[in-house]
Amino acid sequence: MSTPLDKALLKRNEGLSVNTSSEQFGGRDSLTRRISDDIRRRILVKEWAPGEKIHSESELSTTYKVSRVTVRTALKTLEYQGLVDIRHGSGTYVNDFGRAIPTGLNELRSMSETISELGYEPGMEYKIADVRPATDLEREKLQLDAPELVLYLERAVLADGKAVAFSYDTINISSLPEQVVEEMKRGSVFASLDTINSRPIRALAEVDAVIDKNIGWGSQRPNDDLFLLLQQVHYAGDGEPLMYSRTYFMKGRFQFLILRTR
Amino acid sequence: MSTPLDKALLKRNEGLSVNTSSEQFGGRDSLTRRISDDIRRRILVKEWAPGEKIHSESELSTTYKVSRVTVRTALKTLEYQGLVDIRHGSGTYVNDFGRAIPTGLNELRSMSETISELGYEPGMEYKIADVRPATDLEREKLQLDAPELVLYLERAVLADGKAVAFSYDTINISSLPEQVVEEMKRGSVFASLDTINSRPIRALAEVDAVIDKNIGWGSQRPNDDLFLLLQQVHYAGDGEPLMYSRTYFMKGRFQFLILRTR
DNA sequence: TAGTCAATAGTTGTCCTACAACTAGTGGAT
DNA sequence: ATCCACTAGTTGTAGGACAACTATTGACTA
Repeated sequence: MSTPLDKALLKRNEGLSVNTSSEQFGGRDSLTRRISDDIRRRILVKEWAPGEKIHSESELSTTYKVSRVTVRTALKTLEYQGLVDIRHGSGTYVNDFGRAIPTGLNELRSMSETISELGYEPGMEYKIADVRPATDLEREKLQLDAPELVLYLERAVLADGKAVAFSYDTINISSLPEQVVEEMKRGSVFASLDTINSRPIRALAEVDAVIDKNIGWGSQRPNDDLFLLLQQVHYAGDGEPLMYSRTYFMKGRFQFLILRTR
Repeated sequence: MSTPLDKALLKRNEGLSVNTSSEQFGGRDSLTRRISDDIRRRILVKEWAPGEKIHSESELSTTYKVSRVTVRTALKTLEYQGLVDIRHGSGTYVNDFGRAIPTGLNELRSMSETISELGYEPGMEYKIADVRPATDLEREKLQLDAPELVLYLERAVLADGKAVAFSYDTINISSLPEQVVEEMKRGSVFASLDTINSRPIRALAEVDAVIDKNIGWGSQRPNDDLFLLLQQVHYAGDGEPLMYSRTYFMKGRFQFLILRTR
């Protein structure tokens, strides 16, 4: 399965966590991607303090045993994500984002991943997990012709046991093995999709403010019926719609921080 | 003022709009930045149709008379912004974003710029434009010690004459010439800041849903008091806070589309 | 002493060339 | 009609070189 270069690189870089992370994801990620992910990880575990200058591109390129081009591209990615600031002639500095990490809506991450990066313990509370025929709206969003079956989930998203959002998800199961569907009724949707190598690689999302008294449940539900709605459709690598998802965030429980740059 | 290389590049690339745009902004932008801006422009004016493959990196590098590295970096930027999809071994394709351009909250653009890119005629309707002492909140956000004077603006943001948002802005004028302040009371804040070379280069923004019956005015104001709030502080290159800004978007008038990728 | 300025080492930006890895199509063999 | 090797074209990575910029040092000057 592996190509010659892959093997060579794995050999050259053995012992570095870049590969571990790649293998962990069953990874066919590019080298740049792996380096970028690893430096991101090192920043988030505070290997460098905010405001501090990280290693130079040359230094990183020798320690990672990759070319400077690769390191530069990786750093550019992190700069775009708002994690670092690259200054011509000076160096690359870790940005100072108080306690909160810029959520980076542009990067496709699962809620659990994001919550975990923010330093909380992620969790999910299932209310509904049913296989049922798709509604008209769902058929349109998921580009289904016939009235096919979909997996419908209603869940509360937890951070350290506290509900921060309510999530309504519809998953296109037309090309999924039954066992995977059963898995999704309990565990992480993204993880399940990953096992059969059809992890979503992009999503078209829309942000909106809504008042809706039919959303949410339980005692933690806001009584002004006010939510920040993130509505999105996830797509697989071949462009196939995988999931139509509406996440209703409760005010004050989750901070949508965005670092905007020129 | 210009360095030798700048002159050489200007000479080599003369006739290309990359320089025009740079000069227009009094530009000290990097070469990559100029190329990226120009390709972005060409995509937005539909030089290539959505889904279509644009010129190869080699081809672009020869027409722009820059190295392939520079073109690659520029294209990477556009990929982050969600405008193109770069496929290994195949080419770079223009993404298909219906009528709406992914607003790209990560890129720092003025409202007028964004509206203009979306194909509407931008406008501003002034309600208040006053110089007055800063409030406690404003002093905190703008990191002002003494009770200094600030420029306070209340405006309606227009697209094709229709109000899409209400904007409440506080500008730090402690280091601005009086004439520039006068300009801002009527024209674009960003353009005025640009004339004295202190254009903001980054902003820390927070998105939230709010109900507030004190926001907005006029007949177009929503009667459910519901807004999507974009609250942000703009910073200059030296880290100095320039402006504290709250923009209240009206539901349905402005689409916050985000293309999320892995 | 305080301030200015030239020199310098270190870092990012751009260039060039070369090759690896991948994609999509072509055309022949079965 | 199907499969498969081949090929041309494209993006990904490598390595070395120099330009441009930054921050610091230290000599010089007022």
